[in-house]
Amino acid sequence: MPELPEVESVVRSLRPNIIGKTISQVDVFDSRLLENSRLADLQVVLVGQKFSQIQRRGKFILFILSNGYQLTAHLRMTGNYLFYHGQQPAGKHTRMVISFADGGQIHYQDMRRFGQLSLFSPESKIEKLEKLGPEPLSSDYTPQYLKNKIGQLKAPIKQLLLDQTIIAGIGNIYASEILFDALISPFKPANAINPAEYNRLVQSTRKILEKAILCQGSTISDYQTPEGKNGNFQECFQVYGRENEPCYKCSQPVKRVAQAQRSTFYCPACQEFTL
DNA sequence: AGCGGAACCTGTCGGC
DNA sequence: TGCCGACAGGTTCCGC
Repeated sequence: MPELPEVESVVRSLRPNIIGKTISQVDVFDSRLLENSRLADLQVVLVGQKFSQIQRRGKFILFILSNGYQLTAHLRMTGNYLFYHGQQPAGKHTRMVISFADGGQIHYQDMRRFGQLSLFSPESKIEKLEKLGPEPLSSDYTPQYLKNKIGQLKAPIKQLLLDQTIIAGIGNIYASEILFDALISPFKPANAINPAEYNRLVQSTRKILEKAILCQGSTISDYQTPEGKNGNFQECFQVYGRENEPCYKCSQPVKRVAQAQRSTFYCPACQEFTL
């Protein structure tokens, strides 16, 4: 489910519902969720406090507490946070429930159990956040930055777009969509990308991600916003999931190939591989 | 340094 | 109907 637009949608939707509310109870049903703490510690830190801020960094959700502690949450493949105004029974895949004094609840559900939650004290250095590259929608993400960062590398551009230390937040769906929009072959080595292409890559990244956020992300199978609504950006996919269907630009069939063990969708004609 | 492959889990879908 | 393999929005680790 979760690339930058989906995580951003979760954060925006949770924010007005939980900021400033007092946490009354924390229940965890799968200890694998907790990466660096035990349930008892989590309860001691959270209960009686409030969430003062919720932010996104890359694909991480940052819950900031009124006592200065921080939770970092990663949804991995199937994690999701749902908000309920009242009590709700835990479902089959519910791994954690946070209850508020006013009766509301957050349910974290995660079918595949890959998602993680970490607890950090106020002074902690959070290395996994510090390793992340710039936000693609920030002014730090420029053609010049990209060229400096990857212009010497010969790895295919598709793989580099998925590297969170280069750019934070792009995943498998949006990498294919961005490269199609930029008319760049997913196989092109970064060191063969010319200045005009770096410009297009940055423009297309912003365009696709901003549009996907407006659509509240993409729902393929299980992603929903915390209010239980589906995203809509899947209706705007140009290539992802469209193997053998006609390209919207040139009518040639869209192709799917495995790249670094992930599916890449592209139009061989519009994104011709040239050096 | 960098690459491919496996691992972590569970569910769904298509083919035989 | 049933079994089996492939595949799924992500990341990390291991060996070459």
